Amino acid sequence: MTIYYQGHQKILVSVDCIIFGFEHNKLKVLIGHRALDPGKGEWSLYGGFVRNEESIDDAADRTLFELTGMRNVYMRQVGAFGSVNRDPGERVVSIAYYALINVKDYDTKLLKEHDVEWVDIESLPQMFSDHREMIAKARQKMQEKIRTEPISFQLLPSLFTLTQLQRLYEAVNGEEVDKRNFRKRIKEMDFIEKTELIDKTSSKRGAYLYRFNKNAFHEGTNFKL
Amino acid sequence: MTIYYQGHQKILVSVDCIIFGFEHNKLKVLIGHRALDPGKGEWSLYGGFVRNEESIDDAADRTLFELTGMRNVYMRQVGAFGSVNRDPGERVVSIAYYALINVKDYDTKLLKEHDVEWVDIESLPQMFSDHREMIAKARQKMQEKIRTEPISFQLLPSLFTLTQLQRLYEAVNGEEVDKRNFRKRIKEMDFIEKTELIDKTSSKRGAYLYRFNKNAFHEGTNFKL
DNA sequence: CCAAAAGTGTTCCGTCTACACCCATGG
DNA sequence: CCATGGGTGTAGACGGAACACTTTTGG
Repeated sequence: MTIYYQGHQKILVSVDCIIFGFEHNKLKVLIGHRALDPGKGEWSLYGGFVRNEESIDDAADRTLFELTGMRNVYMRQVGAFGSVNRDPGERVVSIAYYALINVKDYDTKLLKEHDVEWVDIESLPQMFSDHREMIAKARQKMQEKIRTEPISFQLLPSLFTLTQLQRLYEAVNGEEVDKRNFRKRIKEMDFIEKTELIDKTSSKRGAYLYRFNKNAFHEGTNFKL
Repeated sequence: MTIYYQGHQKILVSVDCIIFGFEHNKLKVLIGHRALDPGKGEWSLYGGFVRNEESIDDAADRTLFELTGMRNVYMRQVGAFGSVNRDPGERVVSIAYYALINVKDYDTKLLKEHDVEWVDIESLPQMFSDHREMIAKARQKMQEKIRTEPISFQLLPSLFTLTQLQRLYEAVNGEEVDKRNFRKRIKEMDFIEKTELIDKTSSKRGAYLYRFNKNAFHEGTNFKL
């Protein structure tokens, strides 16, 4: 079987996860400290090596599961990073993935257990290897995606207020938007449904809670924000 | 050195090149026949394995050079493809890159020498492994890019007519555009310069030749087509 | 002289943007 | 009773889309 490609060098292949969350009106990334030398203790993405019997997508899912205990999370590939010396330990080609999760779904015990923290994407520390580049590229891809596909709901609770949704867009795109114009656009999307429930945690008056109805959203529905 | 990551499986990593060209008003891809079993003779992208001492980008440049003899070609990563059984010979993770070249710069002798052909992207044959998916994704990425960055000139001779440029956009985007609206937009871009030269190969009257002045194009110039 | 491609402006419509005031309530 | 966030509509600017005729010249 392996005779076909004899003589070629094999390389360690890893996946690194850029896990986005939204909290206190800020876009955050879940990062921790590297457990191994070289670079032990440096800020780092959570990653893992790709095994022979799993696809790279499966490796990313498995790695995310190890860290968060979550499955069926929205994940997309960012790209492959393959400078020769990107990892000082050994040649490693790494494939970056970004994931969107609802911060509230993440068990706080796990934060300490894995020594990871939610860090504001606007104030990232220095990081191991090319991990900051990975985050920058992941953010850029996510920004493009969020303008044309309804992925924002992955970052919010299933019930959310319009202000929350607006703050999320503002955090992702890095600029404020007009409240009335924003709500006008939302109103035209019938897959964002107003409920009769009211959230009073963030104001005295209370704000209606909305939900995303993914059945009402048909692929091909046009979506622009 | 290698002690750090002991016990993890190494994998063959390859690059595959999607080489785009533009000819007879059609967007084309340069593909050939696979030289090795398994799959010998099937239509296939041109690729190569990544060596330990080169980055993945360098591997892609080298592979393109082997096939075309060209350097400094516009190339961008498409992404990593890593299903377990994507290659029936052995586990291979492949990173796809697309390249844009001017068909006229490609030596026709090399076509036969490497047994490759320019094939219309609208009528691709069945291909080895996931190569059609790679092409589809590459095309999609290239489409997005060509709308916001002046990369179309990579596919044309250094002097070109506005009709040629328009046909290129139409081929890439798969839909016709209005001639006057197109030319109006071009006129506003002062980095697309009209010369006094006239091309008479495609009409009796003759059409002015234009050139792309990359010095006049500053990063951050807004560009929309 | 005619077929075939080159070249050229204006109008209309829809979309995006800017903008300010009243409402409900808890403390 | 007031501070705080929630909720609502309109007018003007701008950009994109539709649209038809004249010019040149080789054969």
